[in-house]
Amino acid sequence: MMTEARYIQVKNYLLKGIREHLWVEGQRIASENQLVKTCSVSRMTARRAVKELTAEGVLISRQGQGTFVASAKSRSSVMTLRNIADEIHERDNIHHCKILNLEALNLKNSSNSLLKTEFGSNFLNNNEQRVFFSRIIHFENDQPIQLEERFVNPELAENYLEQDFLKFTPNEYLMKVCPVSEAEHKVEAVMPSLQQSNWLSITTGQPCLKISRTTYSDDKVASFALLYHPGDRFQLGNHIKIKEE
Amino acid sequence: MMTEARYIQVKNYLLKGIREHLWVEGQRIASENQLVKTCSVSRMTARRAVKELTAEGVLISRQGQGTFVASAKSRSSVMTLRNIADEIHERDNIHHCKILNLEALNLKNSSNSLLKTEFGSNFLNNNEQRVFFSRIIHFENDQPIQLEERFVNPELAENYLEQDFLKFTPNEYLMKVCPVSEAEHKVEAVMPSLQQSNWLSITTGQPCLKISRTTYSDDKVASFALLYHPGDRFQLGNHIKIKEE
DNA sequence: TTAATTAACTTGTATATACAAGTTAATTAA
DNA sequence: TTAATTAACTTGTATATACAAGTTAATTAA
Repeated sequence: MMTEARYIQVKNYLLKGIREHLWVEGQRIASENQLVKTCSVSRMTARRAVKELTAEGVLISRQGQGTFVASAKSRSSVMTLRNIADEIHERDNIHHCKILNLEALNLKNSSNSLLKTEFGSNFLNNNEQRVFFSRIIHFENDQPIQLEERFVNPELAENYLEQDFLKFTPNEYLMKVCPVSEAEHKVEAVMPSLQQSNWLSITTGQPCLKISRTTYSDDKVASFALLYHPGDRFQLGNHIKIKEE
Repeated sequence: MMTEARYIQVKNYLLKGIREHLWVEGQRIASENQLVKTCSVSRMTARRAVKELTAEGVLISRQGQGTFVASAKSRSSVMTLRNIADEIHERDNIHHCKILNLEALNLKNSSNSLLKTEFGSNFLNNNEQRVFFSRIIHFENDQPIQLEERFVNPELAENYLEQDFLKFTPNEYLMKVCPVSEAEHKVEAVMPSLQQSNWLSITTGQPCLKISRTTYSDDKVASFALLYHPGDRFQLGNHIKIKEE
């Protein structure tokens, strides 16, 4: 067996110490200079081990004070949200979509209060009264799998309405033209409206998994999307390695 | 204004280059030694900038070949899954729970095929025929918010049945006794059974958000949990900063 | 012509060193 | 006694240097 890199050895030394309660939650661990001595490595190597464990959420470093064992709750696991087209292709299935709407909405006339709170006063400048809107159904092998209702800030993607979304998804286009700096997600179980049931070919009584996603670019709302998925045909999911040892 | 650290300056130089299509998706960026020259920093500083951007999913490094701009899809966003008790406390509400079941199940006699595939032949050794089971309802201010059905590997948490889950949640206990190395999640929208509707006080016709979570410890299944939430009372969600610039 | 070697690159690991910047507790001066 | 200073720690940033290990293309030998 190959010997592990020394910074990995230091990481394992620290993880073992935490596992065996040598250091417990919230407590200060050995300082970098102490690790230099006990592990016989340079400070930069000890530091690398500590730094990677802080990146993994196991430790927390505070300048001037020391490095501490993070609380278990801050080690909570994460879940990746992916592009629907990528997901479908990864299952070796065929993705295509149908465009129901692609237009500019007038915010002044709009009765959609949700939309106003998302974009309204805070993010659009006063001259801009429009918001772009698209409604697309995504299919996996001819079965509808996602209804995508998307509102787009015209200031950040001025040519949105001219795009051909049969070639690439709105998500892919927006990733290109306005790099996302922040995102906000909400996942819910809801009952679809009659209209939505028809679009998604949902059996009566079946629920929907609804994902609401707001993306920000330069502190402005770039896009606000509502993604509906038939409950009996779609599941969010993934496998995550929490930390390597 | 304070001047930024030099490794931040190099990161910004790289991000700007990507934003302005100096380097596009999949293309090789300047090598570390080239960055040393153009940015007038040491290789370790250039390397730090590159390393942080690979950790953020913006770049991908390949030993011997170079560093490349990651594809937009691999920059997909993540979502944090949290402990229900922490979530409730953070909303300044009161969490309590009701224990419906806490027992050992015999796998031989069990008719639950799902359970067998989760734990069955692969993970439990041949002598162990039991699996621990708990069914708990979590309340937020006296309103049921989660039904937790959990199956636990007796080899990894032998004292599970003796714990007082009115004091801490099963999740908190398991985090302590067997550190999780990997986790697998599935999120679905489902209709609750009549029994589940009663337990969670769900209005007829309302769906459930169901989270299935399998955790691994040392390549063994530590726990398999089914978490049901009333659709009209619960939403998964969070706000995530994708990268700082 | 073909296969093996070599040279020139790339990123990865590791060390020694230096100083900046923040925190804490002991010491010193008013 | 109280306030200010200092010393001793901590993590954070930055450099120069060395060699390991992997990749690629040019060179060399069969």
